[in-house]
Amino acid sequence: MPAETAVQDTRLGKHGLRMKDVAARAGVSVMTVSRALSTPEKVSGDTLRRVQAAVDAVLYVPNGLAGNLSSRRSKAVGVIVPGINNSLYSGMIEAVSATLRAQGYHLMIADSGLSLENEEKAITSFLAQRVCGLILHNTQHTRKARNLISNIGVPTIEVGNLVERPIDLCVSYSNFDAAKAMTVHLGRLGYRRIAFVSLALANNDRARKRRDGFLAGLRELGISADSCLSMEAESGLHGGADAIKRIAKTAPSIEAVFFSADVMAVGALLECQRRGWGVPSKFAISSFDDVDLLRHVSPMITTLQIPRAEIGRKSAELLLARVQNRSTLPKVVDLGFDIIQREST
Amino acid sequence: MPAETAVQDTRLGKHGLRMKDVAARAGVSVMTVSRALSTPEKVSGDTLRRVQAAVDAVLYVPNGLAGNLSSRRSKAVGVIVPGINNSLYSGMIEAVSATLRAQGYHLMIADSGLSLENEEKAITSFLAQRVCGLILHNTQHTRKARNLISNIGVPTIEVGNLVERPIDLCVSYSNFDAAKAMTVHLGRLGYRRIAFVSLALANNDRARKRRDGFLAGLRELGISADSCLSMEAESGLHGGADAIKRIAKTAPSIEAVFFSADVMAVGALLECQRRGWGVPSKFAISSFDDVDLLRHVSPMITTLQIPRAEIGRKSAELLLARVQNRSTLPKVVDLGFDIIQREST
DNA sequence: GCGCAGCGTGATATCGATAACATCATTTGG
DNA sequence: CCAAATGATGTTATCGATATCACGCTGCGC
Repeated sequence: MPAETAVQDTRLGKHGLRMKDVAARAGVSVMTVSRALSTPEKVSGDTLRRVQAAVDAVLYVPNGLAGNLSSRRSKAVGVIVPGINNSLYSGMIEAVSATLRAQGYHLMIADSGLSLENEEKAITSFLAQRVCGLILHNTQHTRKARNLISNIGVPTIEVGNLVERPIDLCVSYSNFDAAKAMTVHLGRLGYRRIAFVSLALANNDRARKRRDGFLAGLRELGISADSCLSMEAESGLHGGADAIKRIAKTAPSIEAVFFSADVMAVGALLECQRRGWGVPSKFAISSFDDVDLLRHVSPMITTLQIPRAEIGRKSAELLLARVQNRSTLPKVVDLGFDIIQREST
Repeated sequence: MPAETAVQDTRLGKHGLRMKDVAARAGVSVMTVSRALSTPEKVSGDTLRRVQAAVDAVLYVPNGLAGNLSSRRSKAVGVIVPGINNSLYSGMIEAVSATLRAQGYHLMIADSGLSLENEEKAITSFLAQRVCGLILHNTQHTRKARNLISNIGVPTIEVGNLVERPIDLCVSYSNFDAAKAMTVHLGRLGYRRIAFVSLALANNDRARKRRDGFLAGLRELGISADSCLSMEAESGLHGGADAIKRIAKTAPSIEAVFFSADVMAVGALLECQRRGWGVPSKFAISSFDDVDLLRHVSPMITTLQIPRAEIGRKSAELLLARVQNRSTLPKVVDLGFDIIQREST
């Protein structure tokens, strides 16, 4: 039932207060106003009060563009994620946001949609805005993107995968180790015919690392990959449901299914219930990343817990430490993971 | 299993390429470079090529701070939401992000956590960065926040609730109408004893409008509020489960429960199943906002569909139209909603 | 009593781009 | 054929802050 109401005057007030005006009002020079706002301890108590009164009286908001240009510093951090509407990323972003805000920094966000070209454009745009640092939720980049970053030398945190030679710093868990650990976990529980379901591997090094970890896990268990299965599925509940149907049709001897991303495992579980298949009796199901939901279905789903918020917090902290040039910093931080054994396996 | 690897040299390259350098390299003046980058049609084909070659050769990235300061324009939009890690908001943000990116604008995000003081701080910080526009997912603000915005006259879209006198423009659906419509819908299905469950009403005008809509719905149905119930619950699956337990204990005669936010309805459904209570036979359940999940549980849950992405897209479009000073714009846009009747009611 | 450090303040240059106007060559048209 | 229009480029002032250095005043030591 859309409806629109017309309006005549689209004009609002206009800009215009400069530090000069505040200075005149307070009877001091602009430098004194500048100091009062950014380094109040360098201004005498009396002047400080007069300046603040003037600022409040006219609702003065300093021009950060001019300030940043002049000081050649900025307090903006650019974050690039493959998708904003995805709790894996948005959970990290929220933690980044909180950490930055606590230190007076701003957050700029871009959504790359898993495209390296979009990432490069976003990086360029952030560098043009002279962000003081970058957080990239991706560890693959175009050649030009890497060159831009290292040419300009902007502090950068790569997130989402442990990488051996980061552009600058890296904060993550190991997708390989995590997927391998879960595979071995399933093997130890007695499952031998294990299927691995992931998102599309193209342009997604995280997904590939997980697949590699799965294969390494099989090797460690002494299971031949022939008796197992590795497949791709679409994201979302739908993708999981679809995957389990395909498995039942083409490889009914599979005993356990390891969903390596997203909420696919829940979709699969719901599909099993719809069809009256027991979990874990017909198919054991395990997941990757501890979304709230996994704990609230019945049976509760075994999963890997990834410290999303911790990754966001640590990334932001490390970035700010780097920006503020604090002593020696770790180049790669591995925040680990945990396997949470529940009822579905 | 955290582990850290030390690094000695925290220094990377340093900044330093100015338009001047590119100009020298291309053998032209800085103005020509500036034109080549922002209005290429004003530069002859030959010079344009030389400038582009120089830009590419040194990976020059123009300083947007300086450009914005000089031109007194910027292409950054500030968005403030109550929480980033919440698909209601992140769905909207994603649409905003896509629309802005398509037109070459940037996105700055702040998380107010439903606190008006935080919102005010974020607004101040965005204004200091001289954003060209604001999108506020909230229609309540501190007095100072309103004053700042109207003093400076920055284009602003309020989202999340239809408001009669917006600061500038408003894009939303009506929480009141939506909650009322769902209440009436339940009444028409034959339910008379209806419970309304919402998030905390404090500092949340959307939640209050929904409660008011619920009460108005009851009046329209001719149902006395005494036979019904209005309560608050925590967010998340947990909150819904908790709410249904409280209702069963204190008001077992309730026939239908309308969860007015979040994924609470799913939590409630799962809790009912855990206890063997039939849905909708013991409790009918309806929800607000069509999250994917509602369609994938069994029984599928009746809900209100809010055009989140549409709201984001329209907000961004309208904001850009306003920024670019296009003719007459609607002051309030109501994007409506739909009731989706499914199995749970 | 003099020199000198330290503090609060102000004057001026500067950050790196764009706006506005100036310049020169080339068309255009009556 | 010359005035005026057009197009490509350069010159200079400016955006609104901060950096840097200079200045006057106070207090302290010797």
